[in-house]
Formats: sequence, structure tokens, C-alpha cells
Amino acid sequence: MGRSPCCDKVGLKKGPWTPEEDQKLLAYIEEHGHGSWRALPAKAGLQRCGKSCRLRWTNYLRPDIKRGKFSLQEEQTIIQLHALLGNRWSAIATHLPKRTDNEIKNYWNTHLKKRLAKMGIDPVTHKPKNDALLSSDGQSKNAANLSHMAQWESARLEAEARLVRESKLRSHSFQEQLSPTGYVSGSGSGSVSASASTSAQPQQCVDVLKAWNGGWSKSSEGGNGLNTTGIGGDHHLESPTSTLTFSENAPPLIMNSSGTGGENSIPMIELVGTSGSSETGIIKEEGEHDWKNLRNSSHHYHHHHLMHENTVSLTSSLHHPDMTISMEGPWTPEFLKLSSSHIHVGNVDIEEGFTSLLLNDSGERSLSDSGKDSDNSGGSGNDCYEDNKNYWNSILYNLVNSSPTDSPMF
DNA sequence: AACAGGTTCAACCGCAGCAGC
DNA sequence: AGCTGCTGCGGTTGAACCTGT
Repeated sequence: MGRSPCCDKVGLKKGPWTPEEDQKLLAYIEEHGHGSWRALPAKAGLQRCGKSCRLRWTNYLRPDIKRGKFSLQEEQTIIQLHALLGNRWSAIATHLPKRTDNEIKNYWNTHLKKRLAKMGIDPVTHKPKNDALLSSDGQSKNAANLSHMAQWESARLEAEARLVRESKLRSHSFQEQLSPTGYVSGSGSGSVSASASTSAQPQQCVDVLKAWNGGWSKSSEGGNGLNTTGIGGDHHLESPTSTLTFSENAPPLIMNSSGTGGENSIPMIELVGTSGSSETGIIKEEGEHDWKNLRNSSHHYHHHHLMHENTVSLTSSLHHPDMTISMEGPWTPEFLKLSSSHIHVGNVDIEEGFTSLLLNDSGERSLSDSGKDSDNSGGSGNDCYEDNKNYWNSILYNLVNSSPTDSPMF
């Protein structure tokens, strides 16, 4: 039973917008805010459906939209986020605050996807296309770990995106209280994102990557991927698709920044913010009591929200049959930079992003060179594994370095 | 200049999720 | 619990534009 399309009314205009229509829409929203999109066209005197108006506004007329060519950094960010999030354009767009999801999607489809494909990188998996030839023995476990890492990161970013959406809603209603126009004109940009976070936010850093890499390197020494000490010793993540469920019994692990939370036998690794503003790993903002604590206690993968008008805090948990990771607190560029300024994966220090290689000609050369190098070194599966590790870690690394400080996230 | 084929991107479509009743 | 309305998201389309012949 499909609902009738919103635009099936006779007399409603479709197709390209005229400057007059734009003007009407702009003028109305500036004066009244958009309110209900459904009701807007009639009020604004437009022969359009609300959906069309919303699209025109969000993709074109909004004052905080940056148009024109994508910068190298933006390209990089898109590729990296796409590697983690897939086609979740809106989530990706939250990291590029002045770009719309539609624009990013178009840019991906018309430029980046082709570029990756041309270079032999599968734009869907972000792996070299011959990756499928990997043997299914040792590497599969490693691949599983990498995949799990990606899922973990993906889930985190998804939660962040959700938080941003929520904070947008909050800030929007907050602004509506302050301003009858419904959106902040003035500076024009960041009417929404500005309040989600910004300079007012204390630099709270939760050293997740350190913990992660600590766990990774530690476990790599033991021949496994992600591993947690403290419980069972030799547990590792096996399923590439595994995922974020189960573990009714496993007590939550909380990582500490040393990444060695398992060194005591308490099955908890504490995630401690390096800013020192939190002693418990649960980052709380002053005035947090102003907002409802949105925590819930699902045994499955879940995110906890601690929100404040100026801040967004995040708690995520990842459960696995043998382990549970809990991470709490916001991810800030500072935190990420700190964490990943010297990424250590297994026995390898990653100083330079792999993804960045994709973004210029020298990169293309480097890529093929590295392929040759692999061949020269015998083309072992381990090289592929190292490539994958490098790839995912450089994604995180570059994500950090490319995170614009005006991102609504941070 | 004219045409064909390729590319870009604004806009549309249909579906899913959520909230309110 | 089920229905309805609204919004947001991702995939797709097609007109406009570009490029090569």
C-alpha cells in the first residue's frame, strides 16, 4: 500500500526552479523559517510540493552552502569517509559541513568513483581489485579484523552523524526561540553546526586510537588482530561480518589511554580522556544536567548520548562473543591527531596515508610502485595484509588531519 | 558550423523511519 | 497495535553543458 506521492496534485510545478521561485522561497524562509514543509508552498505562494521546496532549500538556497570545486582535502575526506561509511551520503556530509549530501554523492559518482576504479581500487570495498585473489587462510583472519575495525569505525561515525542531526534539531529549536526568522542569518554560515560544537568545547580527548592501536599491536605480536588482554588471553575477532551483537555475559571493557587496560585482571579497559577533564572516562560537560541523559543499556551495539548545547558526547560499545569494547566521550580532531600522529599497526609505523596516494599523480605512481614492490618481495599475502592495514589506518590518520575544525562534529 | 557522444548536476522518486494519534 | 503524516535518505533521471570529430 504505497502512499500517494506528495507531488501528484495537479497544478504543482516540477522541474528546474526559476529565480522568482527561489526568491519567494528564500524570502519566506528568512521571515518565517521553514516550519512544516508540507504547508510552506501554500504560505509562500509557490506552486510546488513541500518536498521540492525542502530539496531546493537544503541543496541550493541554504546560505551556508559552499559551492564550486571540491578541494583536495574535501576529496580526501570523502574517500576516507566513503571507505568507512559506504554510500551514507548524509553521514559523510556531516563531516563536510558546507557541502550537501547530494553534491557529495554527485561528486563521488562522477569523479571519485571513476578515479578509484581507474587506479584499480574497487570503489565499493576500497580494496585493490585483485584482493579477491587473497588466499583464505591466515589473511582471512586479518581481513576479518580489518573489516571489524572498519565496522567499528563505521558504527561510530554513524552514531556521530545521528548526534549531529539531533543537535541540529536542538539548536534549531533553540534558535527559533531566539530568532523569529528560524535560522541564523548574520554570519550566514554554520547556522546549525555552529552550535553543535565549536570553540566553546573543551578539548576533551579520549585516546581511542591509542587504545586501539595498542590493542592491535599487542595482539599482532600474539599473531592475532584485535585482541583484548584480560579475558581469555587469546580471543580474537574472527568474523568479517560479525558483528555488533551478542555477548550477553561479557562485562564491558573500558579502554584506558595506555591501551593496556587488560594488564590487570579486571576485565575493563578504561578509556580516559587525555585532557584530564574526565576521571571516569565518561566525559561530562558542565551543565550536562540541562539535557536528558539519553543513555540506554542495550546489550547489543549501542550508542549513548550525552548532550549539551555546545557539545556532543558519545559513548559507543562494540560487543563480540569474546569481548566488549566501550568507548565514551567525544572524538575531537585534537584527540584523533594525538592518537594517530604516530599510528602503529602491528610492527609497522604508519606515517603516511595510503589514501592520499590516490589523490594525485604521484600517488598513482606510488601505488603501482608499491604493487611492484610487493611483487619484488615475492608478492606474499602479508603484503596485501600490510596494505590493508596501512589503508585503514591511513584512512583514520588522514581523516584526522583533514577534519576541518569547523566541522559540525567537532 | 553541426553533430554525436560523454559528463555534470539539479531535481525527482520511492522507500524507510519516526512521531503522534 | 495499527494507521497516518512528515521528514530524510539514497538511487535515478534527464536537461544542460562540454568535448571531440
